[in-house]
Amino acid sequence: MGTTQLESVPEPKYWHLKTVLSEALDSEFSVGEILPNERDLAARFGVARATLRQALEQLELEGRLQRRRGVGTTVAPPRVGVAVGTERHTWPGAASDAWQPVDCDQAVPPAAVATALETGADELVHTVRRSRMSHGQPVAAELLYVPAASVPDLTAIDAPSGPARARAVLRELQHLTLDGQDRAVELGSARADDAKELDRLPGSPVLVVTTRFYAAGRTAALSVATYRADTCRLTFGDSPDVEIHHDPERQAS
Amino acid sequence: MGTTQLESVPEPKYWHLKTVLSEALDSEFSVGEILPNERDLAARFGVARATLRQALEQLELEGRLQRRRGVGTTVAPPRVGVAVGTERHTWPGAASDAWQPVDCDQAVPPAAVATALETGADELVHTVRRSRMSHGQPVAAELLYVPAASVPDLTAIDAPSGPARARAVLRELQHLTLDGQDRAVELGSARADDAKELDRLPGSPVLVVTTRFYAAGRTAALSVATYRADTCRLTFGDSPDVEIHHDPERQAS
DNA sequence: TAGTGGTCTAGACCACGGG
DNA sequence: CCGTGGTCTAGACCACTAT
Repeated sequence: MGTTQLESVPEPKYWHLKTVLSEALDSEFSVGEILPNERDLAARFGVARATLRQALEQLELEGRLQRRRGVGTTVAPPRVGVAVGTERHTWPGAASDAWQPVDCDQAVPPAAVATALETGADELVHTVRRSRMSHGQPVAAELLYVPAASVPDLTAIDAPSGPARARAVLRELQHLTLDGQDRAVELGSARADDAKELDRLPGSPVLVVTTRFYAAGRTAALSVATYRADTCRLTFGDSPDVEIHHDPERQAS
Repeated sequence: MGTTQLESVPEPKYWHLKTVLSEALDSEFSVGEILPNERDLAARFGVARATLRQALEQLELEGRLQRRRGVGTTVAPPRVGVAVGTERHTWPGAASDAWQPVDCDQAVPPAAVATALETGADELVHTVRRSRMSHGQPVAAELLYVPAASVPDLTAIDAPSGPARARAVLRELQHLTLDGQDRAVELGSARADDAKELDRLPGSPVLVVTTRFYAAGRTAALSVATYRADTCRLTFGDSPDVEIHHDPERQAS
């Protein structure tokens, strides 16, 4: 009568494992430290390796761990705050703070992008690749789609592709008056090319930030930015470096 | 010499499977349709069930599929746009559009929350639970932490807990002048209680939106909102219903 | 070459939902 | 009750990294 449902709802092993590991990370490990390998850990906890991996995967998803093939599993630093929403109403490349042009060419965008840009399904648009670094690590890869109509004065003075071309397209964009923009954030998994640039495996969880730039009543450009979900916390306010989650209760001893 | 690296970089089976399934979803299935069960699908593709599941998991992560134990796997509708950033500079519960108060009590918040609120580590704060629906489905669960100092005029006129109490706390909040707010979005996994409220399993991927509300030079309230990552696209602009990703190239036939 | 994490298999049993 | 997805096992081999 007083047993309070003991074990009547047994939680999965990997869930319990995750809790135990999480507490161990807080108390017994420091950032950057290497954990024992998966086979040893599994043996130590008396579970199959697949079960242990399920726990590790969740902890990696939450940004607590970092795993690299051929290297090992390390304790991840706290997620880095990445400002996304501060500079409202500015064109990409304006006060070119965070993004670095990588490449540019003309290509037929995915159908969904063509719809948003109101271009024809087979119409070429300028496709600018940019990348974003933070603390020396790549945190995001971006594809910026710019219809030819948005940069009418763009001439062939530069190479038809390459970083110089990318800068030229961005420069031309500034000539338009930006009427507004809106953003959406959703979960995705990294495509092969993005994964390579982000130094992750294909399929890794990413936060996809889609931004539409409006000018002259049209969508003048569309940016699809892919952020590493394991290491990034996207910030939209003005204080980018406030830590909220997973404070390991560090006593001010 | 002309073989173009054929199969020299064999992609994982689950990755290829995911591609095949994804194309099949676009062409041969419609929203809500039930897929064959995992054992049949695995047999049909000649792989182990675990491998098939790896592909299904990714597709679910991307919002293409919905899986429910005891029921089956169905084709998910496109992600619903959920407005998060429209009402800037308003207190929660103001034009109570989307959120519905569920419960309220006083509790000691997690250490990280206490730090942000600048309350003592053992200090009680009002903890309001709210939930958010969209299209008849729960899409988010929120915990709103309000220090006693932010609602000084709150009296015991209402019950010490319950929805009525929640509304009272929200009502008192409106009396403060809101100086500003900032937001952060990151990936997380659902805690047991949130998972229950969101009708998902514990550990499901969620988008965690943390909002700080500033008043009188302090953080007057802190909201931690947990959105279903599989079904939600968080929108920050003014046009919440633009679809960008995964348009199955629907011909306007 | 040795050791790591990543992929894959072929089973088994469990928890849940609906008839 | 049965069928579903969820968990778990004990192996095997592969891809990658550092030495």
